Amino acid sequence: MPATSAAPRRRSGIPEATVARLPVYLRVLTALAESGTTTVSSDGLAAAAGVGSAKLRKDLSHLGSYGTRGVGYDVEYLVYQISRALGLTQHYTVVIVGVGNLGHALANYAGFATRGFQIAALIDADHRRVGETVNGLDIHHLDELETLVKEHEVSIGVIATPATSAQEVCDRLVACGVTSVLNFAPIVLSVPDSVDVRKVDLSIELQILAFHEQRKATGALGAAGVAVPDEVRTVAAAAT
Amino acid sequence: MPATSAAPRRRSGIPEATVARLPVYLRVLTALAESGTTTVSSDGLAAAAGVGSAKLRKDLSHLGSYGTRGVGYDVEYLVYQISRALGLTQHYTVVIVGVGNLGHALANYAGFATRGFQIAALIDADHRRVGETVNGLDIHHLDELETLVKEHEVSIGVIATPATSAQEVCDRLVACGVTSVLNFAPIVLSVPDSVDVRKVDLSIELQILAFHEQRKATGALGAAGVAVPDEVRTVAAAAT
DNA sequence: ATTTGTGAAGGGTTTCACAGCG
DNA sequence: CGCTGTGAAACCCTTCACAAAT
Repeated sequence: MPATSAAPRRRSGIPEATVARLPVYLRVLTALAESGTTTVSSDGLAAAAGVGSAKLRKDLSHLGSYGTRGVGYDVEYLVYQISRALGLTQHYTVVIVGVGNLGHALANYAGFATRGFQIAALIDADHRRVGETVNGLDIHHLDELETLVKEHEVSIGVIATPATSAQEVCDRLVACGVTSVLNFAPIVLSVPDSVDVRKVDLSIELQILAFHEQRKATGALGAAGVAVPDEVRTVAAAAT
Repeated sequence: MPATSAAPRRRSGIPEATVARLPVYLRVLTALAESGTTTVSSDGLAAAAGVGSAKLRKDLSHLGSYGTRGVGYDVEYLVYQISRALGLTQHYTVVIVGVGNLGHALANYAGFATRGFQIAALIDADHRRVGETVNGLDIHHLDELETLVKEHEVSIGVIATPATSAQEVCDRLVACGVTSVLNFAPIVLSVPDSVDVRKVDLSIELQILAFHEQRKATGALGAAGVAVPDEVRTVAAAAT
């Protein structure tokens, strides 16, 4: 439907919410491809991805018209188109800073390599760990951070340090040109607007779950005063 | 120091987006309290939490009117109110299934205990790990999952297994009454509507960052013509 | 007959800007 | 005067429902 008769004009106007779901579709599609499926309908793909089919179609429509009416989507072709939309046709170099348990888990995670993310280096502040090898990767000392980032043209920094060092590490990453940061430390990082930060925060997720647990619990005990978070405890206690 | 004389009548209509931010405010407020700050304005708190002050005020307004005009918020009181809204005044029991590197990291994470989340058990499928201790917690075998969940009245299950076992573990958790699941395995879990699932997915986060990296790159370098997706190249070439 | 792609409607979230209160 | 709390406007996202395509 572009006004121009020529190319589809896919200017990057993909909504954030859609971008966040594309990796899920990609994963499901990859699994389908491996199981030998060549074609999938929006209903089928949506079910496997855990979203509604209308939403899925809307999402895909932002990339272009890659389905066939009456048939569905070609799995392999969709994989390619989503990969391209996400920028996965290029590859990205990553450093992981902080090689504790979490850092180890990340270094061993296969999902890095399988989507064009290459771990350039593991970095830790503890001299005793320097020289160790995790998953075939050498651990370097924090002093070398700047050198390593520039040498390998790192574009994504993963912070898996304790909260106390996270901001400093982040500052150093940003100072030597890293423009995307994935933060596992439980702290709000401050960065210039030009830098993207995403956070993964166990504690926050648990607290969100707690909120919903609470709602279920208060709703569940049925008969009288339903779902009042405040003084329900009094009522509940009295009822016991 | 309740402001109003009567009960504020907080109907549980807190928007999801707000719920997701409350834990961040809580963390910042806790840090402020520890540093001796007793009062904070919406501007100050918003800056520390990395959001706009209007958004912060809207968020807090959903809990009630706990600020003082012309002054700001009492740090300690706000901590309490947010904790209560999130349901953190009760405490929750958690099992962690899968004690690999990630499971170890989770078991060692201090953030569990500090907000009323108690780890009831670590569970692994590998008999060789059973009997080991991590952070003072015994590792039990997967066979005991149902027993442990019921015995400790577990309400939140954390899945840190490989993707291949995640759905099965999830089914078993749900079957014995767990109603909230935090999933670290790179797979879409299917559960009944009554169960809440939140996922933490490294690979997805990286891909979202990749998308934005790509956008920055294509915008930034004009002439060099490196790594430009598709027909943008035509435009770039024409512009040169 | 089946399934996509999409206007239009509906809901939710953010931002604005200011009234209201301390 | 300063800062909160909030209607109203703007924006974004989801859902609906159907025309268009094969």
